[in-house]
Amino acid sequence: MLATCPSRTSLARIANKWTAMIVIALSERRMRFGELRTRVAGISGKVLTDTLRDLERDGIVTRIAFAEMPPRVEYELTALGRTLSEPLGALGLWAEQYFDQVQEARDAFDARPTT
Amino acid sequence: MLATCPSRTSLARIANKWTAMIVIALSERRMRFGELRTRVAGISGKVLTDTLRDLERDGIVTRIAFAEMPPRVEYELTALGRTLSEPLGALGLWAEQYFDQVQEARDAFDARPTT
DNA sequence: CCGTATCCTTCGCGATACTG
DNA sequence: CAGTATCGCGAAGGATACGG
Repeated sequence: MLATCPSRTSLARIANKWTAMIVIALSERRMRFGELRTRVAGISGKVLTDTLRDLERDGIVTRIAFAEMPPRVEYELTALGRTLSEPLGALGLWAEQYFDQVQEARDAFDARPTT
Repeated sequence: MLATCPSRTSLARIANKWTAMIVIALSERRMRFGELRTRVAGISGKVLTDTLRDLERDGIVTRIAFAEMPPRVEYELTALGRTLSEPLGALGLWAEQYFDQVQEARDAFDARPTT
C-alpha cells in the first residue's frame, strides 16, 4: 500500500471485480470456459478470455486444454490461487452480507437535499 | 456472485484498487484529505474526491469538515467501513506477501516461447 | 487546503464476425 | 466450444485552472 511499494501492482490486479468473481467461482471447483461464462454472469467472452490469461500469467489459475473436437478447456486455481481465494471469498461474503446496509446508506444519501 | 444477485453491484464497488487502498489507509486511523492523497500514492485529486464521495454515499466513510481557514477535512471509517476493512486488509496483506511469487510467475510466463 | 469544473486521453468492456 | 480479431462506445482517470 505504501507509496512506492511494488505490491501495489499486484493489488491493482486482484482488486478488480472480474478477478474477484472468477476466483470465487473457481474456488468452488475446477470449471470449463463456458461454465465460467455462465457463473460470472454479464461477462463477455473477450473479457473472460483476457482476464483468465492474465490470471494464468500471474500464476493464479492453470489452463488445461484437451485435444478434442469440439474443444474443451478447463481452468483451475493453482496453489497460489487457492491462497488468494480466501481473502477474495471474504470480500464476496461481505458484499452479500452488508449489501442491504450499503443500499440503505445510498438511498439515504440520495434522498437528502442537494444543498 | 450468482447471476442475478444484487450484491454484485456492491462487490463491483469494493473490488476496486482505489477503494481498497483508501479503506486500508483509513483503517489505520482517521486522516485528512491531503494525507490520504500522499498515502495512496499516484491518485489524482479528482479521483480521490470522487471515490471518497462514493464511499460516503455507500456509508463506508464519514466526511468531517471543519469551518476553518484554511479548510480542513478529515475522513474516517464508519462502523460499516470497519467491517469492510478486514477483508480488504487481508487482500492487501496477500498482495504484499505473495507479490514475489506473482512476479516470478509473470517472468516465467513472459519468458516462454511464443508458440 | 480542499474542493469543483472542464477538457482530454486512455482503457475497460461489450458486440459481432470469423477460425480450428 | 473455445478463442482471436476488430470495432466502438462509455467510463475511468489525469492535468489544469479556478473558488471558498
